[in-house]
Amino acid sequence: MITDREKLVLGAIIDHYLTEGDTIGSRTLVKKYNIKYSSATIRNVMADLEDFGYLTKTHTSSGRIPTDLGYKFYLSELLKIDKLSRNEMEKIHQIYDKKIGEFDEILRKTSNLLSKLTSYAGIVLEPSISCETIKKVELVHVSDYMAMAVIVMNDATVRTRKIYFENPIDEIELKKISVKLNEKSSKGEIKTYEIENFVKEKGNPVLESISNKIYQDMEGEVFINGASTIFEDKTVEEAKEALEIFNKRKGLDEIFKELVSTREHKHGKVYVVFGDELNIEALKDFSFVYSFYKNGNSQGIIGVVGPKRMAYSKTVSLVEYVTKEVNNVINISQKKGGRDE
Amino acid sequence: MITDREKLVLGAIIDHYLTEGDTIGSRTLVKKYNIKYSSATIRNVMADLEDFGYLTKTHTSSGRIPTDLGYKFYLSELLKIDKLSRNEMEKIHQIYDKKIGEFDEILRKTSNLLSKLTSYAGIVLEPSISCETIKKVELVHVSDYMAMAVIVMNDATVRTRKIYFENPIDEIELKKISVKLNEKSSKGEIKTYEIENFVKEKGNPVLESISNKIYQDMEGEVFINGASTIFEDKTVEEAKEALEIFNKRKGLDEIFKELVSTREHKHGKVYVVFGDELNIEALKDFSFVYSFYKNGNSQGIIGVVGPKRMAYSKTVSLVEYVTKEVNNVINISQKKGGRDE
DNA sequence: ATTAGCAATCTACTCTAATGAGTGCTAACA
DNA sequence: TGTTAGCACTCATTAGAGTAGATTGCTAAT
Repeated sequence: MITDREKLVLGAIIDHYLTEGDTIGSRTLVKKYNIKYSSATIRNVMADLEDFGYLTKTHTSSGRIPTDLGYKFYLSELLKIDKLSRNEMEKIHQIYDKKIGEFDEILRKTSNLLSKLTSYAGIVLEPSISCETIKKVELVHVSDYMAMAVIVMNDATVRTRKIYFENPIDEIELKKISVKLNEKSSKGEIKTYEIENFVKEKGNPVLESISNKIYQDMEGEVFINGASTIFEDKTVEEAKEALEIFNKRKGLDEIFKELVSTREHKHGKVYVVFGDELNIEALKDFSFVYSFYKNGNSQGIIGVVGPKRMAYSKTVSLVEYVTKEVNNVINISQKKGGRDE
Repeated sequence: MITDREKLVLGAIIDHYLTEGDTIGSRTLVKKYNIKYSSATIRNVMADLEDFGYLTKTHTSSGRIPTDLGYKFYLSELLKIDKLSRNEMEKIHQIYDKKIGEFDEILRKTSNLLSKLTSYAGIVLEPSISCETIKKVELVHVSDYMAMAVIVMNDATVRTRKIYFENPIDEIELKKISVKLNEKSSKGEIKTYEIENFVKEKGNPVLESISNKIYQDMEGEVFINGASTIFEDKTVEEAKEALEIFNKRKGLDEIFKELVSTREHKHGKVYVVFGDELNIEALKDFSFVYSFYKNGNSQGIIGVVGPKRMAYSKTVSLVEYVTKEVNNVINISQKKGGRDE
């Protein structure tokens, strides 16, 4: 389908583009990569690769850069993942070795770590808990018009929600509601999507509003670090638009949700997605490198967002290793935190 | 000290700089602002103003732009605050008229509103509660190694904190601790800074760690909107640095805290501070326009961050009016939410 | 006190020419 | 038949020169 020589040339061109961000011509390529053919031969190979749709030119007499297709081919066939040095692995490991147990602290740190290591934006999504089970819901009386709901999951994660009442509810009454809410869950476990029906059937408007509030917006937090690195060879205009998506509370969340629902994913694998594939104009020059971590029976996302022109071999290996570490650390703390289950 | 004619010229130059972002020379100034003197006269005035330190040039034969000193003078003496049109006021008012009661929702909306209205970054700081009193602290058992603390203030605001234990604590034991924690507060009110001592004296390591956790990091949330507008005539490098501060959880928080502690502030007034005055290199081209709102006996901050070259007359009046609205709306909801006190 | 006039200054823009990295094609070569 | 050398042509980038425009500071006139 594609000869070894073509692979060599494509790989070299992409390598050059990745590091220099520029086109490269046949002569320079031969010199830079010590290719044992003449520039004329390489020119022919290049022309072929262009016919395949793997390469393109910026103008008639420029060198070549990869197309998206060429990029994809590179990522799936040519990319050899960087082996992390023992030193690097050790460093990463140490970070996760120190503290155990604080789940969201781990996620925050991971996001930060990835950003530091890759110099791109590190992103960690707390598992969405739609497939989780609620252990209990406690309502804390704040005022007669407001309560704080503390929702405890079976895997010892927690969410809090503020709940506002139309009509005053005093502490005693709230206690009763709280008991009702937990009636079912204390018997066993309830799926979050069940709570809706479970509470609605009571026909109590207050319960109904509470269950709605609990049910809605159950998405986990998004930890972003180093978002400012997205400037990497972008114009101010481009960066501005992308930034708006990043800073919107739901921006990345929804993108990843979309990704998870429309593509097949396996655990332990690292995926690369180009912004183009997301159909969001502002993100077309970005690339997402991500993987999944498990927490109980739900999964979260660990990854980085950076320029399409990215040090993939390094980034992929880092995301892979960090994800592995996070999985380990969570499992350990899970065993500890969930001993009573 | 400074003649009317000089004021006129200084005002015109700053006006031009504010809108066009460029230098202006004597001849153009005379034409643009219909000044009844000749350009030669204006040149002399300009030279004088330059001696005062109010104006400067970018090169020998450029026009003039204001110096920081000139800017300051303008803001304190020359700026006439824009009167908002009835229409604008009405629009703002409507937003606060709709929903009442959800405190943090109000703040979030305000930040968003300011960003939209001014096209700069809107910033709202939840009141820091160091001067507040705690009404009660409820501990919700999540696992034997973790609890969620719900801290309720007298003014019906709430904070939550996750607390991790070294050694397992079961639900019953946690209940006891919770009761102990609230012993004092149920009798009356306790200042947050008192809780430290109050709990420490028991000599119970668990209580101690809890009180520490509650006490620490009691700063309110920071609501930022439209942070991407900080690109306004900045280079990518500058914007990148500034952005890092904006996105750091504590970045702006600390800046404002510093401001509040080192300057005198009155309620109802709008303040303008240049980034230069904060001694943070990355913010030197930014300007902070802010005011205070009251919530109970603590105060929060409402304002915008934008380029130094900013439409001050508009911005100041907007911040002023929005702050007034927020104060109103909070007071109303306070009465409602705090009826039981 | 104000203004007209003018040389000098500096930026910003346009135009041109030179440079160099490339391509594609053709003909020669092993 | 695959590979290479040679060559005409293309295009982006850069440097330099020249020009137009805006502005200042100064001097002399009003």
